[in-house]
Amino acid sequence: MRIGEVARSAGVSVRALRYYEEQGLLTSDRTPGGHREYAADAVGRVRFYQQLYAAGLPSRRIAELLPCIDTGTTTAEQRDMLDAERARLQGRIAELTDALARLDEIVAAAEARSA
Amino acid sequence: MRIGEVARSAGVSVRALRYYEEQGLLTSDRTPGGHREYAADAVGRVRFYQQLYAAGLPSRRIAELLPCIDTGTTTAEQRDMLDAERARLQGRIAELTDALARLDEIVAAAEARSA
DNA sequence: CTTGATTCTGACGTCCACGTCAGGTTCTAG
DNA sequence: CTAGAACCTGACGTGGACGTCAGAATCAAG
Repeated sequence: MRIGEVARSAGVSVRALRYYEEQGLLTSDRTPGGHREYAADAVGRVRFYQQLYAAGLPSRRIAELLPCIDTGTTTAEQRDMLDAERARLQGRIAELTDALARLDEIVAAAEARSA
Repeated sequence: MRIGEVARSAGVSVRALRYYEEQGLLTSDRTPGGHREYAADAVGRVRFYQQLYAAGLPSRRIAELLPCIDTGTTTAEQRDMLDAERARLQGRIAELTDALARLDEIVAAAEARSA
């Protein structure tokens, strides 16, 4: 697959894909002319990265987790990091849920007035 | 309350409070000498803003919502925005929950290998 | 072989919530 | 009255994930 197709399939920009490669998150072969050629799993990987970005993980952390994602083996340090990220994520979900509740209060109050 | 006390109570920096004022999110009186003097509800407001920031709302949007938060009245446009933000938040919570599940998969796989 | 679409490599620009430094003023305790 | 803490206003710096533009090369179709 070429970069444009991967971008469209994954719903990101071409620039983003080049950026991921810069950060060591995505690899590609090259055509004789130098154009990138992606393996079939590229789209899935990119979608996964987008999830992790949305979860607040920076590229650097994702890169650190890559080996254990790909090989399934982890060092104690990586397991600690995974646990920490898990905890952080759960915290964020709680925060968002709380924020949602407060927005709901506002909506409810507004509807009460307009009704 | 003076700015340092508000900052400590709310768990943010002094700089952040000045920034919120710059963005029209927070008001303050001034002492004759020009120092800021905050009302009692400032801490609560700041905590709320932090929640909304954590939820991904930029200052500009918060500022747009301020009138309906404060007065309880909303225009149709504001209600639409509130609904949109609500939906966005729910979407994000779903994303994070999903990302958490994927991290869990990795942790589980790693533990299986090490066990 | 030509044309138009796609891709390439730099490299600077952007947005946002502040951090940080400079240089000066105000407040408060003793 | 004085020292030190706290505060003031600019204004530039920061980090992250790209956007965007320039100028050139490659690719796929006819």
